[in-house]
Amino acid sequence: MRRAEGLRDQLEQDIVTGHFKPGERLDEQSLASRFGVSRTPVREALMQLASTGMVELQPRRGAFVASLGFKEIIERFETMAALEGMCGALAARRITDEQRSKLVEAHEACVAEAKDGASDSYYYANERFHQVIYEACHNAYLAEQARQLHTRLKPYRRLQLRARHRVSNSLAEHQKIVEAILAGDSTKAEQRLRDHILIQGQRLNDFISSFGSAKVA
Amino acid sequence: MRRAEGLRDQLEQDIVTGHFKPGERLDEQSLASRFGVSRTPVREALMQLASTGMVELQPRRGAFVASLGFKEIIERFETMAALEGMCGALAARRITDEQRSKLVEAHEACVAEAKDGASDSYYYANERFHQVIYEACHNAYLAEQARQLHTRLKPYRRLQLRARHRVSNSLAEHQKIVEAILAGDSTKAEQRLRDHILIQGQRLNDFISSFGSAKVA
DNA sequence: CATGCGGTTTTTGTATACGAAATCCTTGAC
DNA sequence: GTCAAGGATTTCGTATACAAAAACCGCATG
Repeated sequence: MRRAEGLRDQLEQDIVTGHFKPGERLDEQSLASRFGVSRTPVREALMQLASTGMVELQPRRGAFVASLGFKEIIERFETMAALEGMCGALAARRITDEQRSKLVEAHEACVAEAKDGASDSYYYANERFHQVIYEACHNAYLAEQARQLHTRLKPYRRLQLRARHRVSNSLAEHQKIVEAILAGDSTKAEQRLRDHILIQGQRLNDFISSFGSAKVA
Repeated sequence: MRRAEGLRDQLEQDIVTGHFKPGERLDEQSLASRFGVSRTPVREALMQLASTGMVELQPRRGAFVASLGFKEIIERFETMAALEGMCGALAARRITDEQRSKLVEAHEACVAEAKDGASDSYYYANERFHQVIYEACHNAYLAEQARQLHTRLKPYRRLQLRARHRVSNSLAEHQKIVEAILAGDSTKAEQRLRDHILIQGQRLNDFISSFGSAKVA
């Protein structure tokens, strides 16, 4: 057997898609037989996922799909706001001509998807939009950190998109972000990108509160 | 044998203190016998260190002490500036009375150590100063991310402290940061803390340039 | 003298084995 | 009927074994 790397991605996918639910226990032996490998590579994959916060490892107890409480989710949105804000600030100063085109294209794709009303397809266009900004900041490490949090918060982002008028408001925010970056205004780009993320946390808060539960996705 | 957790910290210490030098290859078998354990816990420790960026794992090639080039170091300082800036902004709004006292104490300890002229002891006081701010931001996740980068950049921070007038300038920056946080001015706190970090990158740049080498510590 | 090739050796990645800790389940006492 | 104690069982953490890939080395060759 020669494939521990893929194991991690497979498990991550199963968690993000909800195949394994938050709080669920991940038995090493079960996963091993499920993937046709021994426990060793499974343990390695679990440890990697633990380092990204996807699973929680309790010593001598086992691995559990991390279920973030409301507080933990907000904390991550705040952290992401800091990272994305810096991405925006740097992107405004460093974006290349080619990336300018990509940014506009990605934004227009978001507008197009939003018209169709399907929040899922909007989500993917939105994801691409942020990826372009990550690239444009020309800081591979910062981009990677932002990307990781982005992935980790994926289930919660999708949730808040269903709040009333959230998509149209999100689009308006994107518009202002694009303008700031293209104008090379790093201060405005940072402020707007940061607020864009923090607002998502706020809307998620509203969304969760309206159902009276802190454990979601 | 029942101690894989400690292995990670021991290895980390050996890397930060320079016992294992950047670029050096870390043989699993050697480490195993060195610590009196088998390869399994060593591999787990190496993977954990890889997730924090302390070591680089090349598939089928082995583990190497990560040697950051100049570009990679600057990238991390920029990312850290984003995280610390957010820490400062949040701390200005959320710091408790007890933490206010701690902050002032930590700052005064820095002043005291700076008088003695020993940049090493100043470094530790400086470390504590930042730890207090991490706590005061009341965001455990953000604090942990900042702490990790802080540890990772430790060797480079120490280096730039030796630049001319760096310690006294650093102190002046701390003073302004404390004032902003105590005044509850999140905007100023963020700006000053961010600049404080970015300046470190700049000074490190100067320091490295004056020796004509991009690989340090 | 540099260089490419083949075999040997080292080292990683995975599988399996084993001891220890935690959980579960039975059983007995109150 | 409830609850606690003790052993059986499960599962984690580590050690060891083995297969495969890469590094190493000597030798021959241009």
